Amino acid sequence: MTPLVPAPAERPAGASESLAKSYIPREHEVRMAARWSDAGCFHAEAGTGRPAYSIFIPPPNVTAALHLGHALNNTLQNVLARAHRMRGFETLWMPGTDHAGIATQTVVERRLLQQGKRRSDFSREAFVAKVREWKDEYEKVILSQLAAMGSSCDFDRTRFTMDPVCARAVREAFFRLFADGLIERGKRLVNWDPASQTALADDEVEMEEVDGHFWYLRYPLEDGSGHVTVATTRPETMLGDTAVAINPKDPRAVSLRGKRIRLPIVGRVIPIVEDDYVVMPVDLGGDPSDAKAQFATGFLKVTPAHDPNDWDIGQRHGLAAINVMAPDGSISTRHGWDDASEACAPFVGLSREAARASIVSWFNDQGLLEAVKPHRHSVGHSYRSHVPVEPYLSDQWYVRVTDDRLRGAALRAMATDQRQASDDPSFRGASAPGDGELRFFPPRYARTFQQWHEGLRDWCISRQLWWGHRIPVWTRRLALSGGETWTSTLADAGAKPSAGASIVVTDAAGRRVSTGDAAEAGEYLVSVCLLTDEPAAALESSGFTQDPDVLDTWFSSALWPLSTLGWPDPAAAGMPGLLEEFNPSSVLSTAREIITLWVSRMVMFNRYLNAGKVPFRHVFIHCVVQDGFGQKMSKSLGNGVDPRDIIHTHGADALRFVLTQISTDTQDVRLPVDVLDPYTGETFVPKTVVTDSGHTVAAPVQPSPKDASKTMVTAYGVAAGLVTPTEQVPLARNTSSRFDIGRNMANKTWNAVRFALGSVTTASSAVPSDAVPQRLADRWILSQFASAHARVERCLEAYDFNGYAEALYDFVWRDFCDWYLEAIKPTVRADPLQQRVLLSVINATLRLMHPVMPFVTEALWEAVVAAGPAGVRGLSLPAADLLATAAWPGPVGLHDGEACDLVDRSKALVMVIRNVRGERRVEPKRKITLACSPRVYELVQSSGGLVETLAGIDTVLAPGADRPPTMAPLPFEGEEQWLGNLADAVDGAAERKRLEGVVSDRARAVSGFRAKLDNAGYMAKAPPAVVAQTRELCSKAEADLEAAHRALASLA
RNA sequence: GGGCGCGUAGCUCAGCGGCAAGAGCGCUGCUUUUACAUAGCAGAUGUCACAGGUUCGAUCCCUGUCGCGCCCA
Repeated sequence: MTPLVPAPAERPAGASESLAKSYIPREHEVRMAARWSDAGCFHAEAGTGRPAYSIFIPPPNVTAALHLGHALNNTLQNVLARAHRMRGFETLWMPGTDHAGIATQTVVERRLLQQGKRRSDFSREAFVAKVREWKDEYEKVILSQLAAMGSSCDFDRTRFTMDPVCARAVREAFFRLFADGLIERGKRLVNWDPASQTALADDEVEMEEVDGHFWYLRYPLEDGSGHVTVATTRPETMLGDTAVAINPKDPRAVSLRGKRIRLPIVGRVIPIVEDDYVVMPVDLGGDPSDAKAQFATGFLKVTPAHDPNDWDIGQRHGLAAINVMAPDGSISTRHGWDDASEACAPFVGLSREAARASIVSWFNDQGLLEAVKPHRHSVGHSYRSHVPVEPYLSDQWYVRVTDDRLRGAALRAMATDQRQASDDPSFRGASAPGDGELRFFPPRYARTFQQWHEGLRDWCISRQLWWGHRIPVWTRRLALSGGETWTSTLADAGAKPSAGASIVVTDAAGRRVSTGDAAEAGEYLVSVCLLTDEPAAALESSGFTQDPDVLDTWFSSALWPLSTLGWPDPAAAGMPGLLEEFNPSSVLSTAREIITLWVSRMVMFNRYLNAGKVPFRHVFIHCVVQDGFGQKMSKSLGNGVDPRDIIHTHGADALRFVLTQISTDTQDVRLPVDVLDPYTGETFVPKTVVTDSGHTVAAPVQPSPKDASKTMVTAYGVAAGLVTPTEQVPLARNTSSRFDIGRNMANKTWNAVRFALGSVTTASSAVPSDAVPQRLADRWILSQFASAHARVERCLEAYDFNGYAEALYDFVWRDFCDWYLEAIKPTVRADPLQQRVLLSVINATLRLMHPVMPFVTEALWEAVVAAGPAGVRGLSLPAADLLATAAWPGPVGLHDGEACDLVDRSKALVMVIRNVRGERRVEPKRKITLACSPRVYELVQSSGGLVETLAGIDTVLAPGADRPPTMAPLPFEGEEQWLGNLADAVDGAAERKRLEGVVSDRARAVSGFRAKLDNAGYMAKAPPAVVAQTRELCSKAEADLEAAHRALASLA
């Protein structure tokens, strides 16, 4: 159970005496954030002379507030940014937001719909203003969330993908790509979202398995000599059929050659064409392992305007493409279908779903429906509106990313050792600047990147939306009778070429026309791409109109590492030198699916537009946070955890520590989602139900665990529209008890420092900074700190965030709190040198922790600095007002093998003594007596009181001293030690039982080692060091065993 | 269909050719001892999915099987 954080008492933390008994995040977080902000310590500049480190935030969509996935990614970026800032890098973490074209327009349209309004009720400008209001609202929310998480972004440089600086970059990039022939317009099949009524890029289409059918339709031959049967999953498209195809290898092909089909309903007479693409049925020689061959008839209806494969067939055979649908997906004769017969009338105007049913029923009524077979297949759906995508013929703009200047450059950017063997021609040829500089972490994702590019297709960038960067191209149609010179024709039409105007002329078929020649008779389209808007008015008065479409959101995102630095003219944008300093950036941290959507495009654009440079040297792909059942967190399942709630209940550092800790590179992570009882503030595991879609979700209504008469509703219930929260039945927020460990970690740190500062006196200030600690515990903790530091360094290099968090936990909690602090309690108050060590380790540890837990460490820093100077020989700790900009510790020569050996042995001794105390139920306060063998006596002596303090011993008897007969024998390191005063009376039976346990345990170990050492193969082939180690372990175990036997015998 | 990953304690996850397999949470005892009960000490719990193979030695490498997930088509 997680209790709510109690209401805060107003008491600022300052000097050590005033540190509160526990860490209450909300008392410090806002104040610390303000200190960072006031100090401007996250602001980066060019030309400081420090090495540059930069990260571009993947700009969150302004569609909604940040979720846990954002919190994860931002935490990891923040860890990197803060660590590098402390390590002396000029660190730029560039923040900003993305306008998210379709997504944002959709949410705003949905909101308007609730008020009974539509987009078309507004002018374009008025609607865009509405969207901008939404954007302003959520941009504010997002930036405040980033700040609340302690994000060390350079907020002065915050960008938005549609602000003037970014818009300038978009304009410039479009213009250059257009002028270089890498952007072109074309009539092609696009993925059409009939709900949003816009084109989608390939990667905006999600494949979903759906239960459909194969309908077998009979098409009569024109000459009445029979029919062919086609199989289709989309019968409604038959209205646009312009051929039937058969495989030339099909035995029936010969007799059908030259025959034609009279298309039912429409009456259109269409050819039978022969094409290899057609799958033959199994009984006619089709491949039995091909699922399609099981369903195939060998005849394929060809609908070039409504199917990408049919489009290709149409291109090969010169077939017409007849579009029979309106943009909303309904059957229509107004978008390219001009031979509709009267019989078509009943179908015109129907939705594609209704048309499908009507057409099937028409074929059935006419006796032309041969069969219907159920068929499960995958169908593309819009990632935004979730309706099935319609392949649709329309004019769209494309980036020719398949060009070697883009695709090839992206492939060549890959680090050579991360490339898979490939015969792709892109990898041939000489190396250029920037080649081989892109590296993926974990490396397996390089494969994803490579495969994506090897199968790349041109990128459709136009979207039929109002929210976005409008395409800067003005067009005008021209009808020429032939013989005109293009130069004067274009000049007369108002299109004069200039540095800021790039002109392209295309013919009726969309082919680019050379304007060097004289014009031939025909219809032409003149497209003028403008670098700035100034010439637009003149163009428009000459009859040109601007393309109404906007650019795909990813077009501006692809420029993010350039636009945010002021490209193409950083000085004019008020950012002189920034581009040279911070591009390429150090690392991009992002999610898997972004490799294809965004990483690829940034690499292509950055390399093409910025002298071959990669946008980032490293790509780090983080894991995915799922719910406790391995399901994606989503609004509709109500299984998401809001980072704001966790900050409220656990604190930002707790959120950050746990997100860092769960970031492993092997697998995605499950975060069991709990529910916060609004009545008691306690966390409980909700009762679950399984939805129709097979998801496990929290039941819509939950009883309060403490009082079943009170109930609450869950986020799932609300999202599914099953319940509505009321005052009597409130909404229960989601949380996760996984975050408790982070909160505990912050509190543990707080209290460790509180104790330490209470032990430090002014005398420690007089200790010189190159003092050499003498006490074993001090030497040991400094050595352990050096190890922890090295481990953290390694983890940062490898993007091993889990390892970083574990290193902190192990050192702070286990080494420092459990052993060191306990060990020094009897001595520290009287020993200024030990105080100095304590203060130095605290100081250095806060520095090491800060990137992960910035708030609690910064809050403690004030008190630690106030306690006096820190540093001993090997650990230089320059003073700093703010921990956020304090120097990263660099321990030198602190490793102390002898101290570690002694402490390890001492700890082992303490643990076996504690074990006896536990088994014999010795009162915790009771002090016991230890009598040792000479070797162990020496150990205890050199441990400087560590053993006595931690094992609760008040008397250590020297070897040979008189030993009371009531002492209990204890085998350790192969020798008997003796413990006395365990109890007021001796319990022989208990001792015997305990020792018998030791005997059987040691005997098992010995037999294990013996088996190895008796194995000839092992002795012959195992490395000598391993064998030697086994020998040593074996002899120790044997000595322990004998000691245990002797101890048993001595009991009798 | 192509690719990638995962299956280790009740739960969430580390580990990785060589000690008798680890952590946190949870669980069981004991303890409110002047840093911390958001704690301390002690304790219990595992055919490392399954089957073969390589090896002196496999949780780890290879092959296959069975489950689960993701990305791309």
